[in-house]
Amino acid sequence: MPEFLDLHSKASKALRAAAEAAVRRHGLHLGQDHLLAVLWRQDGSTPGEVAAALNVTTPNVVKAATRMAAAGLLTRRRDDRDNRLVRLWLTDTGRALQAPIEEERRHLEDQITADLSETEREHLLSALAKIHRSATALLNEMS
Amino acid sequence: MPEFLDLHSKASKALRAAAEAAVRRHGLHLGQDHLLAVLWRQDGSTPGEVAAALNVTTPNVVKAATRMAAAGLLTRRRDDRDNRLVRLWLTDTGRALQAPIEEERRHLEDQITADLSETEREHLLSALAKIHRSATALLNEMS
DNA sequence: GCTCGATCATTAACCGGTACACGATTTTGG
DNA sequence: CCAAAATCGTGTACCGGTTAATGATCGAGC
Repeated sequence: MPEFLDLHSKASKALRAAAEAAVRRHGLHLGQDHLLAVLWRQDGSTPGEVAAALNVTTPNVVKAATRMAAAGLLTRRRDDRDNRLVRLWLTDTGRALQAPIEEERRHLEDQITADLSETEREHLLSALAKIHRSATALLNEMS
Repeated sequence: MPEFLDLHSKASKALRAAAEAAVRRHGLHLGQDHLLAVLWRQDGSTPGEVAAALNVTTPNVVKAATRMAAAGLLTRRRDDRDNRLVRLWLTDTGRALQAPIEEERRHLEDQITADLSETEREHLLSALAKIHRSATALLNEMS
């Protein structure tokens, strides 16, 4: 039971639960806010583009988009020029969530990092970045 | 898109993928190694005990146990004295995985934290612990 | 102009996680 | 002793994630 992996797993779980609760207050499920964030930045993105932006697989985006379309957050429309493509367009409901969700996310980050000094926070970010690089490199050299 | 949440999310995903690949080399799925770890420490634990030890819900353990029983890693047996209880017992196969899996996990932690100095590592652990506490406190005061 | 390969979304099947409802058993209180 | 409450495992249904297979469409080359 290595120290870091164990602690990271626990922290991750708690963080995930907190994020879930925060976003659910606005009728969303975890991860849907990320998908919306892509559309807020570029409305009319395709599932493939969204998947690439979020580092998830395309089927995952398709499934989420289906649920979110049913929830009235976005609509699907095929591209006129290239009929293979599907474009996801925000509804007014989906667009209206941007401000509250972004505020909620900022608030969550503030609460989560409240116990950290500024230098602690910087060190944490830099260490996390190194972890991220190592893990990504590990994945690449395996595949 | 707050800095820490975003970075943590990315690092988490990469770490998860790396752990998945590491454990899959031994025929396991992600999370099953944690369940096994509980049984390595205390064979014959009940699903509820395992769930409490792993901070997951009981149905989750039940489902995982069903798959792992099918995979020949453990067996189910009802408790003789209290017939409500079910106890999970390791098979030889499940027991034999302890050394290789623990080694794999140590190796993964070493690779992941290779770029960190000793003080960086300590600071990371302490910061992660604070994050964990904050997130847990946040969850409690919400529920 | 037509075929063959590349590209894209979708579906199905699986795993880990959750909440909720259900049923069986044990324990407690009267 | 017996009814009511607490405990425990399980089933169902959902969400996020994956891989692999399918099907439609577009583009390049002959």
